[in-house]
Amino acid sequence: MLIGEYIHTIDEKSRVSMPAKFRKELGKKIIITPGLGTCLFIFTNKEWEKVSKKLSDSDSDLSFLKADQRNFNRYMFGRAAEVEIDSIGRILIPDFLKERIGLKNSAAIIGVGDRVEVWNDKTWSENKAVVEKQAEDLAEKLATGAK
Amino acid sequence: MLIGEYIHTIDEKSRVSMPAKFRKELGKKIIITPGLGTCLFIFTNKEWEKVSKKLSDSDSDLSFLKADQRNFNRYMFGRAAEVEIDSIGRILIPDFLKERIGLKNSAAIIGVGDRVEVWNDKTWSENKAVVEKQAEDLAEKLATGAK
DNA sequence: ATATGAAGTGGGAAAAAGTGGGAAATAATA
DNA sequence: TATTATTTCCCACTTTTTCCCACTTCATAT
Repeated sequence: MLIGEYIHTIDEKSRVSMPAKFRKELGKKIIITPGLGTCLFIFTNKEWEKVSKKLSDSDSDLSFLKADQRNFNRYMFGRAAEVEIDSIGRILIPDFLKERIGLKNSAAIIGVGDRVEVWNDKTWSENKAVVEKQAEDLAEKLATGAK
Repeated sequence: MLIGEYIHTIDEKSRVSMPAKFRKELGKKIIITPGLGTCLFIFTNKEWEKVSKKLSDSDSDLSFLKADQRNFNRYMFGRAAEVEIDSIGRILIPDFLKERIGLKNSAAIIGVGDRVEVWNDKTWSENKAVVEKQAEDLAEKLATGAK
């Protein structure tokens, strides 16, 4: 399971280390796509097969209009890239994806169960603060609602 | 059953001893996560499987399509870590989790039945006083059937 | 009191992870 | 084709993490 948060440098050649703890599960080749929200998604090959099958299945339970689905698929498929992890665990993120989330020198790499997310480190810490607060509210709700 | 309260040092290498009484039940690898409120949760692998299944199982297999779910998963998975208990019973708490609850030199480690909680020792002693007062009332409420 | 063992703490050395950069290989351009 | 730029591969440095050993404290037993 892919979990945890890592802040890694993006060097002048655009290389980023995948956290060592992720490497075994990720394998040699990964799929990197624009994500939802201000981040990128990285899937293992296996996970990507599942995801892409689901997305392209027009009979799926996704409540998309056909046109919406086409556009969504263009978004997810058209801008996805298969990327190889080099011998010491680094990948290259395509420029058009880096641009999308404003990646420059430093990235937050997040394990979210069955996928990895890549964030601009600053955006990540901001988002973290927001979600932290939401979680507290949720806890509060649960606590008061339970009584 | 994990019970009891222990105050342990966090050394310069971020190591903390798990109470000896917890070790057998915890096993070799544990999952440490941001809890709710001002503490961290430690789960056994077995417990975590239950918890994580609940978290990631949504109505759709594509849980990432829902913004709320995305954020919650980011919170619970992205800020969790699988950590190994070393040969003499110590663990390493990731910096991003220490930061979250302001852990520095000393931690309160609390057994709470099927999980362990980690507190900033000061926060713990403050809360303890409050909770102690509330405990009686709470017991009363629980006994009278309110959930 | 002294010995014994278990638990917690500290620190040095080896290994691993992350980062940077040069040179070869490939592609692009003139 | 020659030249330049880009990508890939490999090596090296630095920092962090891991592993192992040792010291201390506390409780129990002799």
